[in-house]
Order: sequence, then structure tokens, then C-alpha cells
Amino acid sequence: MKRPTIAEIAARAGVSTGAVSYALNGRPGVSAETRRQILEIADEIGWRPSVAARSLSGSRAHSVGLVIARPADTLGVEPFFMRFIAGLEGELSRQSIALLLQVVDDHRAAIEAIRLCWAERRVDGLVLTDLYSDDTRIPLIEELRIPAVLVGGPRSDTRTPAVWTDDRAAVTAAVDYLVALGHRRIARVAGLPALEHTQVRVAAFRDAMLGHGLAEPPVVETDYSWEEGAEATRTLLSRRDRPTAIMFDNDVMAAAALNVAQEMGVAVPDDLSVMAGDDSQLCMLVRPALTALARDIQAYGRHTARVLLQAMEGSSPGSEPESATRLVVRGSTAPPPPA
Amino acid sequence: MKRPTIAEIAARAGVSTGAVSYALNGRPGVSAETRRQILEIADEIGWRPSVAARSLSGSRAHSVGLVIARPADTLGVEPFFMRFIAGLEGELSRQSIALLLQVVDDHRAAIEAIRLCWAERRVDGLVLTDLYSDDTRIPLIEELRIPAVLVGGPRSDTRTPAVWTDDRAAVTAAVDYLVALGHRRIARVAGLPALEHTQVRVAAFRDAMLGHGLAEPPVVETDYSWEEGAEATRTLLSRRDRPTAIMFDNDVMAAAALNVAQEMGVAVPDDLSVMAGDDSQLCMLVRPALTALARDIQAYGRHTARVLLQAMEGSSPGSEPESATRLVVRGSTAPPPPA
DNA sequence: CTGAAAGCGCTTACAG
DNA sequence: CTGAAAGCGCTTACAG
Repeated sequence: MKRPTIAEIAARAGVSTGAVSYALNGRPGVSAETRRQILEIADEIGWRPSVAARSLSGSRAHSVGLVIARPADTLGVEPFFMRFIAGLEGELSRQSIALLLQVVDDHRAAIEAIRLCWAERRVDGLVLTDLYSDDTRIPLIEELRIPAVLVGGPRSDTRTPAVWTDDRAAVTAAVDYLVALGHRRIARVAGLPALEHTQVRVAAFRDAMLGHGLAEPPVVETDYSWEEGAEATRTLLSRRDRPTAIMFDNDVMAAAALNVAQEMGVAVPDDLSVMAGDDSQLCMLVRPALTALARDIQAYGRHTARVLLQAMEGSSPGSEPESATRLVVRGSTAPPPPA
Repeated sequence: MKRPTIAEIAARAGVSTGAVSYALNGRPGVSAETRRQILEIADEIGWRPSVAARSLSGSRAHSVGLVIARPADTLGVEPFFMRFIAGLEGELSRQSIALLLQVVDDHRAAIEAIRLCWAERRVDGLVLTDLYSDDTRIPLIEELRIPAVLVGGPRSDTRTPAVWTDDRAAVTAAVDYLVALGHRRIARVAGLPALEHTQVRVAAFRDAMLGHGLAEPPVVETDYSWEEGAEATRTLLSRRDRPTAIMFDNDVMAAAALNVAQEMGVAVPDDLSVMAGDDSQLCMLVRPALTALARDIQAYGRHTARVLLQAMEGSSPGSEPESATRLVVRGSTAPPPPA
């Protein structure tokens, strides 16, 4: 019942615990024969280092933290987090690093959670998601010198390493596609305006539209919920210069838009093209199925883990965007109706 | 930069570290005045116990583990896990217990992950989900004496505490409702047959149907994917005695069924009633919106945490089902067509 | 009520 | 190449 320790291995091998430690960690200081013997005994009795002991002497927790700040009922709506976590964790576990997950209600609670898990030395580094343009977590991790990775894009206000998908390129490609279909009046239903990536996407959208010589397009900001997505759609479809295409910042709002269009007698895709900002099963299950911007979220999580591990080792990782977003065309987009 | 330790507090207060420890842990052995002073200093310098040190001396990791074994691409499909985790974590954090999340590919990997995190003393207990009827994780945790909670139902093969929702009652109520609407031919599209709760639900379904004096109903087993859900629906709708109502074991398959029905010219709900086994935003976004069995998943997570904490303290928690499942009626169910 | 000391299971300079 | 020892930051019997 009692779990084996290196003392036991040392006793069996007839050496000191120090020697055992060296052997087990592949450091010089023990002969090849002794090392072999020690490894064999360790394996035989199923020894595993106690993380507590390693942490205490080595001053590393062998864990990284992910603090998600979201009202819980919006969680699970999007497939993003579980897949991201799966990728993250898959990569971390290869290094025997655990993922500490915390789900808190708001930004304030997130700050507290970060302070606490760092003070308790529970984690060696942090993954920060859902970044705001002016995010107090960044000065916090800088002050505390917590190794971290920012998920969402490089920023000028910090040297903290970041991972990101190239949202600008994705949005631009999407606009290009709609314009190529013949659309001229394209609107955007954006997510939370305080989030950094929302602004990046909105700016990219505006630039792409203007780049095509089109007028300043309408943009409605929302909280990503289907309720606000539906409301925004109603507003846009009630305009005199009703758009012939709408790009949504996620999948849920785009799905809600299909229902609003139906309710208002607007045919999708004949009268209105709808594009979702995230791909998911939802996009495939609604009718018409939604054209969407898809990315490999699990790979994104894996990449995030690698960058964080590098940051924890002190090297400042080079930053480049994660593999490009693909436009998956389904039934919700088509050329606009003849004018 | 250096984080404060109890040695520092002891020095400032002019007492031994032992006294500081007693004071901080609210144990007898220090005078009220000394205690007050120590707490004040600790607070002032922002002291927080090092979990590593506490773990090493107290032999508790102050963490619990959740190992999810699923192919990653089916994760995030269902809203279950993120909400469940949110509830779980919310309750754990109140006790300063961290949640270690691991996502692995299959059952074998889950077994390995459990062995490892326990051997490393990373966790004090485990949450086990997606239980199979003959689940090797159960003998494993019994052999290793790992405190755990089984999410999914009480079982005769173990004394390990469990939490569950009353699936039998929920399925029975759903059948009663459909029968009250006038349905006589009701089919079920079940999830993975190896999962314990699948069998509970199928048995409840059969019993309810037979209880109404109806014939042995058709049941198709699937892997929960929309593909198999669609296929099962096609099969059922191709029968000579086509069912007038189908109950699905989750939301994704029910949504897929709507598309199959449309493709086959079967009107929902006029010709076919569709019921989803889990409620989610998907159910509200498809058309017609899906009638579903809804439960408070976050509360379920909180309850799970409480039961696990009790188990970790050695008390064997009483077991009762979590708050009942509600039938949320939307547009996908109606009386059957006249025969 | 309080202090000095041992111990948790490792790692790591420091002597031999 | 190897051993003995100190130390990581706590907790907890054990003496006073």
C-alpha cells in the first residue's frame, strides 16, 4: 500500500539516495552499471517521483494553469474550449505536465485565481485566453513574472509570447469570396467589442470592404449569444439597404440568423448569404448548412502548449500565426439576388 | 520577488515556525494574541502556503483529477463537459482544491493516466465519467484505494460512491408524454451500448413501453455521432411499421434526424415526433426546435464535487439522484398523424 | 502556551 | 565515480 520512494530503491541497490536521484534523472555521477541496476529496480517496484517532493526541492510545480473567465452558461456553447484543451493537454502530458483548469465567472475572479495559484506555487506557467484590448492580466503576469502564453494575437503592449490564428487573413479571404460571388452590401455581426480579436476582425472586415471600393459596412456588436445574434440580424434585415450577406463572429449567432431570416421571409441563400465565424457540428446540422471559417483548434492547443513550455524554459519563443483558417463552403452562401 | 514563507512570518513575529503553522491552521497551541499577530503579518506580506510543502508533509495533494477518455473530435460536440466541469470546479475551488484535467484517446490511456497521477501523488481523488457496465477503472481504483466518485449511477459491483440523474424516471416520463399524445409506435436511438447509462435508459424505455401495453419497441444503438444518428433514423423511417416518434440519446442525433426526415419527405412534427436526450442551444436553434430532456448539468457537477470531497474525507456519502430531469417541450413533438 | 526538532521525498552542491 | 549532508517549506508529535 505504501508507495515506493527513492530511499527504498537506494536500500535495494545498496547506494545512497543521491546516487539514485542522479541515475533516475540521467545525470552524470553514477556508473553505467549502477544506473542500469537502479533503473531496473525503480521499474520493478513501480516507482514514480512524488511531484510534491520534486516541486519542493526543484521549485517547479510541473503544472500549468488555464483560467477561463466566462459565465458558465455560455460555456459549452462553442466547441472551442474542449478541443483547445484536448490539444493543450495532449502536448503537456507528453512532458508529464498537468493542466490545472479553473472556470470563473468574471475578469476580477480570474485575476484572483491567477494570483492565488501562483502564490501557492501550483503552476509554472499560464495560458491566457479571451484577451481584452486593455487586459489587466498582462501587467499582472509581468509584475509577478509568470511565464505565460497569450492566445489570440501578438500585442505591442507586452513581450509575453503569443499564439494566434491569422484572423485578418481569414476575414479578408471571406470577404473576397463574398465579393467574388457578387455581393456588395455585406454586414458583420461581431462578438464582444472589448475582446482584442473582435477588433482585429472588425478592422480586417472594414479594410477588406473598403479595399474593394465598397462603402463603410454596417457592424453590429454582440455578446456572442444567439439572442443578440438574432436581434442584430433583425436590425440588419430591417434596413432600407438590407445587406445581401452577413458574416457572424461565431456559429451560434449564424444559426440564429437562419431562423430570423425564415421568420422575416428572407430566403437563405437566395436572398441572404450567411457565414459563420467558427465551424462546428452546429453548422452542419442546421438547414441550410452554414458556410464557415474553420480552423484546427486542437492543433492550436498543441501549439499553445509548445510555446508555453518554451517560455517556461526561459527562451523567448518566436511567434508566428497558427495554420491558416479555411473557408468551408456549404449551403448558406450563394450569389446575391439580381438587383 | 521571493515569495514569503512561514519562516519569515516566524521571524517577524518572534516565534517558532511551528507556532506560526498552528496559528495559521487554527489549531490550539498559541495564545489568542500571538495568533492574531501572526495572521496579521501573514496577511500583510501576502503569504500563501506552498502546496508542494503542504503536500509533502501533509500527504495530500489538494487536487482532484478528471480523466476524460474520448476521441477529441467528439468532444465539444456536447455541451455536457464544459458545464459539468464549471460546476465541479466552482465547488472545488471553495475548498482550495484544484482540478487536474486530462483528456485521453481511449480507455487504455485513461487507465494509464489514472495510475500515473496517483503514483505521482498529484491527486487525492478522482471523478470517473462515461462508465461502462464492466469498467476496469473500478477494480483499479479499489485496488489502489483511490477515493473516487462515479458519475452515472449506483452500481452493484462496487461500494464507490456515485452521483447520477434519474434516467429511468426521465425516460419513463418522456414515454408517458408521447403515449399521452397518442403515439403507439415509438423507437429509440440509443448511444454507446457499452456505457452503463445507455443500458439503463434502454431498459427504462422498454419497460415503459411494455407498461403501456405496447409491443417491444425498436432500439438502434449508435456512437452518439450525427452520422450514426442519421443512419439510424433512415433505417427506422424505412420500416413498414414506421415509428411516429423517435427518442434520441442526445441532441446531435436528434438534430440530424430532422434533416433525414426532411430528406425523406417526413414532416416533423406532423408525421414524426422527435425528442432529444440532452438539452442544448442546438435544440433551440434547429427548426423545428427540439423537445428535449433537460437537466441542470452545472448543479450536477457541484454535487459531484461535494460527494467526492466527502469520500476523500473517509465518510461514505449517502447517495441519492441529482435533481430530476425536466421535459422541455418545443416544436418537434405533436400528436401522431391519424392512422 | 511555546520552542526545538524530526520528517515528508526529493535534488544538489560539496567532499572524498 | 560515490557518499553524506543540507535544504526546499511546511506539519506535527514531543518536551518544556
